[in-house]
Amino acid sequence: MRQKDEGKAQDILRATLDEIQSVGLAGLSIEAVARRAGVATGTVYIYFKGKDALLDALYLHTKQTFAAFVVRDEGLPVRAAFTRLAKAYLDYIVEHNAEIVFMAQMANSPYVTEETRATAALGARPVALLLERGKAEQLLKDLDTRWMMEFLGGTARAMAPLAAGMSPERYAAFQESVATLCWDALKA
Amino acid sequence: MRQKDEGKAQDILRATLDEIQSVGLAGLSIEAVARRAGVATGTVYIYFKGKDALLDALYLHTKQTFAAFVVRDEGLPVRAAFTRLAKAYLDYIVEHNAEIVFMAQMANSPYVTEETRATAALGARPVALLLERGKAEQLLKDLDTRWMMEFLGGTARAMAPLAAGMSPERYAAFQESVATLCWDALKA
Amino acid sequence: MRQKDEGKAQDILRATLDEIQSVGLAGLSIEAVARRAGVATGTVYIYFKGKDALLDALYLHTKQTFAAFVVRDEGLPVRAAFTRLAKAYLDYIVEHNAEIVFMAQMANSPYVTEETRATAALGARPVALLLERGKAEQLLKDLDTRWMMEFLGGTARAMAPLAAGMSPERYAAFQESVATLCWDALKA
Amino acid sequence: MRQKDEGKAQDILRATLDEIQSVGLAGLSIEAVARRAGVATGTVYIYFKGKDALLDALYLHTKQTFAAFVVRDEGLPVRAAFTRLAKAYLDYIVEHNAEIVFMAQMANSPYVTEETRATAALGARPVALLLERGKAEQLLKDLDTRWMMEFLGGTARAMAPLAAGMSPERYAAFQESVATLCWDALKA
DNA sequence: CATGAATGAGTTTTCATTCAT
DNA sequence: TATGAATGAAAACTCATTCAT
Repeated sequence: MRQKDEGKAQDILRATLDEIQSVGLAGLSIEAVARRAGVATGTVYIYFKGKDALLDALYLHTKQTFAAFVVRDEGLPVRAAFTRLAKAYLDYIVEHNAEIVFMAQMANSPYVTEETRATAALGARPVALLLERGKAEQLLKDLDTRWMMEFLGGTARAMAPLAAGMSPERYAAFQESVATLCWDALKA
Repeated sequence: MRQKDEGKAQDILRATLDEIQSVGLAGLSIEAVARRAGVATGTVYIYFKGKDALLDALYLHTKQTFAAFVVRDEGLPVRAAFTRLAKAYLDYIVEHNAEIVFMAQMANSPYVTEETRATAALGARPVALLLERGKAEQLLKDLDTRWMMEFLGGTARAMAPLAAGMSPERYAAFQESVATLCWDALKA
Repeated sequence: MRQKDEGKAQDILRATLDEIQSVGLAGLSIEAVARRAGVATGTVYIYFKGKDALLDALYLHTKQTFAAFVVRDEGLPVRAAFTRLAKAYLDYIVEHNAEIVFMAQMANSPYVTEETRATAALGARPVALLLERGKAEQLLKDLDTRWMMEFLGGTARAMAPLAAGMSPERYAAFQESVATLCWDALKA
Repeated sequence: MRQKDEGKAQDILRATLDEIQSVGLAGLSIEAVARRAGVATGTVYIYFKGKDALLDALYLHTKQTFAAFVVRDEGLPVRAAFTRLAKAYLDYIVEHNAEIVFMAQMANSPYVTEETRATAALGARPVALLLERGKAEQLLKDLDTRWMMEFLGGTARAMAPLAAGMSPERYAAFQESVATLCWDALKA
């Protein structure tokens, strides 16, 4: 027998993501996902219990991949870590448009279970810690932490579409502007 | 369409909005919309050509209502107009959660026609003009205007959920913080 | 088929029986059978050509086991042999509920081949002979033999559920009642 | 609009019954039912929530129709009522083969809800009352009532197939034999 | 032989849309 | 116009069977 191949689950998740980007969450069909992933319809159901479970799993996976991409605790001083974080945010968002579109569509969908939402939230801990360090050092405004995190995510999401097609140089400058803008907004 | 009861078209639009908030765009069914609006399924088709047309119309309607709510050209100086604008954004988003969810879901959906997208964009002109005035007066950073608009919208959207359940006093303070934060971010 | 482990074929037949009792013939799936038998899905196909063949084999097996259980030609006089038979019927049915359920479900299903039906019928010969002996000796009513056999089977099947949970003593009395009842019904 | 037509629900129930008779419960498909009933697939779902609900409803309907057919309280003396009942049983079973096959298949299926089973059981009350009257008048053996009812049903079911193709005269005689047989079995 | 992942045809079920009333 | 039953195409999901290991 073929051993249950974790790579195949990945293929299916990837295909789901791409399919959503091209037809939207509302237009998503399992058959199209299977075709794109190069497997039979039934195979999707071997790896995921159903459409809901597939989307839930994809959400979690995406959130976690995102967290792994963005967070890197290098013991930098607050300002430097903050800038690094803001740039990483932007990098991710620019390079992973499909994921961003997906997360936006899912954010208010009833597909995501509470459990997944909770687990996904854990990935953001390091960001919260950084912000709290900044507040403790009186470098940042004394605002609610969740607050500031939403602000960073929202800003990055809002900015990313504008980076489309920029040359590397312009992009570097853009990235710098956004990081500064975020810092200016939150600094004490 | 719509000969008789203009209110009925409104009911259907409203019901669509509420339904999307509770089941998501992907879970939307015309029958559920009709039930929620208190009309028969077929009646929806008297007022709107089909599902796509309904969503397209709702998108346009929502965008325009939003623009009307937020924009008010009172000839204020830049800083005051900016603060007014930021607060109005927040007010709208807090009071119109269903609309926000809807717009987020539609943003990357193939439901909206190009024409509607273009028409909807017109509503944002006054905001662009304000920002350009700010740049001309060297009060604001010299950044791309579309850019800054995305930033304002993204920030407001990010902040709004945090206002849930606040007392009027706390909300006023919160609103002030957000307005300041936006200004700080964009000021020269 | 079956080279190696004859016991495995038995396990599969048994598992099929139990599965049908719990989910019905219509709800039967090979995967569930395999799981219950403790083998892999594919293994079922090593011992049986397919689902139909499995059910057909099970039907034959069940009928034959039943016949072997019930029939014992000990040269008893008619009345005694009759009573023994009636009691054995009841014993079988009470102890083999799953088999009874299965036979009932199969009776009007298109799963059983004509050949199997014919072979299965042979097992009932001794019962027919006993009844004919009774008629020849004018102890029993002169009714059609197939008739009387259906009557005995139907009665036993109808009575069996009532024996559930009886104490050994009550069960012995019950058995006696049923045997008498059958005899009274058929006696000349 | 077409008014929801109770006749259509009847058509669907009838079609289900016929379909089961020809392909068995395990081979039943909603599409085939719809085709046989002369409606679209989706229409079945207007009248019945799903396959399970359809079968459950059919079971109840069949049981109740059966009870209405068989039971007729005419204040006859026990023996006469008993004979009438036995003959009616047989008539029903002979004329409603599809229903009998269906009830046999359903008896041990997990399709029938407990509620339906309970409701269906009510239809048999009059039969129980007759038997109890017979016991009170010492005409019948003092056996458990449920017991005797199972016996009558089981016997009739067992006998009915034998009546297939009989001439009216032979059938009348057959009916008489069965009634006598039942009475002999249960009489004190 | 044994396994169980993979297949894809077939089934159930949903739902946008139509249409008789 | 308004209704909601009816339609049927499309989607979700199941499962008998195959086959690489």
